[in-house]
Amino acid sequence: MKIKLQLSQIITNALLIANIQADEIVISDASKPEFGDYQFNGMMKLAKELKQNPREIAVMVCSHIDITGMVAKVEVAGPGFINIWLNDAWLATQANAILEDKRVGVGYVEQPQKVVVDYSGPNMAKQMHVGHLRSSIIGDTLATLLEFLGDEVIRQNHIGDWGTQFGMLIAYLEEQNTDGNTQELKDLEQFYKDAKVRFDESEAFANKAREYVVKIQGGDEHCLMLWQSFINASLGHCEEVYEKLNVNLTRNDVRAESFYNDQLAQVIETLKSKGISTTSNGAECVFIDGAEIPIVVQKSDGGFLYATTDLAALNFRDKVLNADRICYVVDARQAQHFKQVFSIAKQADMVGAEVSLEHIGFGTMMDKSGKPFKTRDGGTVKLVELLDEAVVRAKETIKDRDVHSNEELDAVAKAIGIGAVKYADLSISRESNYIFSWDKMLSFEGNTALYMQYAYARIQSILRKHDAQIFGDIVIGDELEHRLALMLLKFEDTLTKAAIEATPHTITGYLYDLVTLFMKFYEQNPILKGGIEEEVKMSRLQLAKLTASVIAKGLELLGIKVVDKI
RNA sequence: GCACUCAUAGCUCAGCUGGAUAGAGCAUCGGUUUGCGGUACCGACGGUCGGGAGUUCGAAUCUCUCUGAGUGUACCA
Repeated sequence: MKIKLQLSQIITNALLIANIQADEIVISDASKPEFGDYQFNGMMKLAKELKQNPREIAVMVCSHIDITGMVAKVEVAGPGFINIWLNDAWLATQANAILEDKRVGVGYVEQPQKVVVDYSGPNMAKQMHVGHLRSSIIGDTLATLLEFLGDEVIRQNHIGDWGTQFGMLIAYLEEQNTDGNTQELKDLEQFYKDAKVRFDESEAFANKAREYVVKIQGGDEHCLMLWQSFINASLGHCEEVYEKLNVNLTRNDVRAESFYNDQLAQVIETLKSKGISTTSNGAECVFIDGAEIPIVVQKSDGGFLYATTDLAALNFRDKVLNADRICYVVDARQAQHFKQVFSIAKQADMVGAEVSLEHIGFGTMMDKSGKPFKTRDGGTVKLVELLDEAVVRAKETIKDRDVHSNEELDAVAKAIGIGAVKYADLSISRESNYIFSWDKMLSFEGNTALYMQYAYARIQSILRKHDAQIFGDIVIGDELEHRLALMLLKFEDTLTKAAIEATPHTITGYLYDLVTLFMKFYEQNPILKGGIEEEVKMSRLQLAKLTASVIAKGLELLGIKVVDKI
């Protein structure tokens, strides 16, 4: 339900009748319940342009607003705010219409786009660590959300599978004589360290490693085979993490760095021929505007850099994938890099002018003391271990709550533990750094996954207890029911905002408001207690059921599961 | 040095394409016909929105400046 769009049309019509021209009508949520459901604040600005008294023309415009359907009443307040109340019957009708809808009333975008979402991007030489967490889950949520709203999404996992360290790794792999799936590769971090030790202690090994780098780049079959088996094994580890995290990335989404190898020379050619790059100190560089420091696209030894690969990828995404929008879900510290690369790509026409290039940056994960998140001895925290710990901790918090079989307990702990980690991350505005806290994320209180999951389970419990068919319509009987029905219908507007701005925390904030409101409603409006009229009871059951559906759908978009019992 | 980001309640955070008396959660204190799942709900306390100046009917939000913190700064990704 696109409520704001409909309201802006209603206001536009009123302005037309009043013979006032306005380009964009922005409807806001009312800042307080006393001010109605929505408000239109644009009259002051319009009045200024018309050089008229804002209150007077607001009153005049109000008299033209259609109050026969959606809108129940309007009111002019303060210097010229127009406050809008929606009609109870209209809300009830809309809510009833989506009771059986799998999309809980969410429509599709009017103009679907082809969107590339580049996220996760682990390095194949290393085990996935907490640094990959945010990219993976924010990116996955964005991809899922856009897809749900009707865009065509192309996921791209730009894995780091190329570079000098791979010579060392495959030389070591060969020496260990593993096929890439054995114990030796279980812990990539350790494998890398061992290889490094070997590299430092043996001159012969070091030479071989260097030789192998040249050989892979030259297309040597033996070395490429070793490299491929290493990449496969490493990717296998990533897939385990994706599985645990409930992140939808498959091998089909992998478009590795190495994929662009044969396009890099062309990138340089293009830049040269268009006069965008110049040679400086032996390296091929692009000087942007007044910046003193250039972007090096080709080293003096002929090698390419990550800016070159990113340009090739941008070119590919525009010219081959035909993307309308390209989103890079990458650490905020790379803002400058993307700004430069985007600018070069547009200038060189590697990406059409109309394509939207967006760096979806995010902040760093911190520990309690506000320093980057590390293990006690200062190492990086492995993602697998973090997720396993989350499940163990989740189990601890719920084990005495309800009767569960061991299997149920495991499933519930998994849903709650993983959900807690993801929700904690997604609920913070993505550009700021965030402080990681087990206690906070696994709390039943506040804006946490568990609070949402608990609310869902509570509603399921009510429905189980009712244990009969629910028939009849939602009828709005009081202020709380009015607000709850409206909140449920606001789901689409919320998702739209989150999709445009690429802000998952918009969704968590909404879910939290919804659940808080439901708890209030539930506290004040008994559902199954004695003495409730059948019609009222059914209406409240429907509201409860619909609330559960929206919670479940919202969490599903975030890649978080719900459970019937906690 | 230059560039970018951030600064909101004791703590963790919303709000930022200018709108009405700046909102939550935690913590603290108090309350709720023994409760349809009370790990809930209600209330109280708590703010010079880092300082200062400007733009205007109106600024946490836009501009400038200062302070403090962080990040990035040509052949790593």
